[in-house]
Amino acid sequence: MAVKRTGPDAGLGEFIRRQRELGHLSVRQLADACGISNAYLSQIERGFRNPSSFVLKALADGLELSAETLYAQAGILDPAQGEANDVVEAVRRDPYLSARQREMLVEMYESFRKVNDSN
Amino acid sequence: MAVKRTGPDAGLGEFIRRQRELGHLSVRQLADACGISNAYLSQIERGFRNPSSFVLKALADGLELSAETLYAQAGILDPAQGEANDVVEAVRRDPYLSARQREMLVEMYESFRKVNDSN
DNA sequence: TGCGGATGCTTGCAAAAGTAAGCACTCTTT
DNA sequence: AAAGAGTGCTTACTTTTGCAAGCATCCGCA
Repeated sequence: MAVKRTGPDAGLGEFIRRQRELGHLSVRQLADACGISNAYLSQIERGFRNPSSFVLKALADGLELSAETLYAQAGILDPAQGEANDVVEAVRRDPYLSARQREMLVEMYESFRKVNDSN
Repeated sequence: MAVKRTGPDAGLGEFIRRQRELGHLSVRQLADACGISNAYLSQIERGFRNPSSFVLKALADGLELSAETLYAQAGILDPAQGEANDVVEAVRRDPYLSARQREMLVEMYESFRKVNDSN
C-alpha cells in the first residue's frame, strides 16, 4: 500500500500511553473502556499496530479527549485550525460543493478582501 | 472486535462517490491521487470496505476537502461546529465584506448548490 | 512462604484491509 | 469493424488488524 503508515517509531503510541498513565489507567482498563483487547492496546502503544479510524475514535473517548486531538497527534488532522478564516473554513467544510467550486468561492472571497484592504 | 463498524449501508461511500463525481474524477484517477488501488476505492464507495485512518486522510486530500468533513461523514468526528459554521452564515457574519460582496458570494454559493442538486 | 490478583507482553489464529490482474462494457478514432 | 483507451467491477491473493489464551513478573496479604 502506497499510503504513509506510522512505524514503531511514531509518536502516537507514546502519546496514548502517556495519556493513559496520566489518567492512572491500566492497559486492561483502558482497553476495556474502548472495547478493544489489552493485547492490541499494548501493541498500539509500542507502535507495532496501526489503529483503524474506529479504534482511534474509541481511544479518544476512553481517554476523554477530543477525537481531533488524537487525530492531530496521529498526523491525520491538521492542528492548524484556529487561524483559519471563518468563511474559508465553512467553504472547505461544506460537503455539497465540488473541489473546483470551493476553489472559486475562496478565490472570490479573497479577492474581495484584497480589494477592501487597498482603499 | 467490539467497536462499531460501518456496513454496506453506511453513507460514507456514497458521499465519497458523490464528491468524486462532482470533481469529475474517475475511480482510477482518484485512487491514483490517493495512492490506493482502484479496486479498493470501488469497494469503499459501495460500502464493502472500511478505509483506515490513513486511507481516509488520503481520500480527503485527493478530494480536496478537509479531513474533518470526511471524518464527520464517517461518523467518527462530531459535526458539532460544522452545522453552526454554514457557508451562508459565515459570509453574513464576516465584517470585512460589503453588503454587495456578501450578496454576490451567497448567490454564487447557492447557484453551485442548485447546479449540483440537478444532476 | 505461598496464594490471588494485578501488571504488561507474546503468540497463534480468524477476519478484515488492500492489491494485481483481468473482465465486460462504452466511446472514439481510424 | 476493429483497434485503443477509458469507464467501473470482480476475483484471487497477500498483508495487516484485532482477539483469545497464555506467560512472566511484581505486590499485598494471610
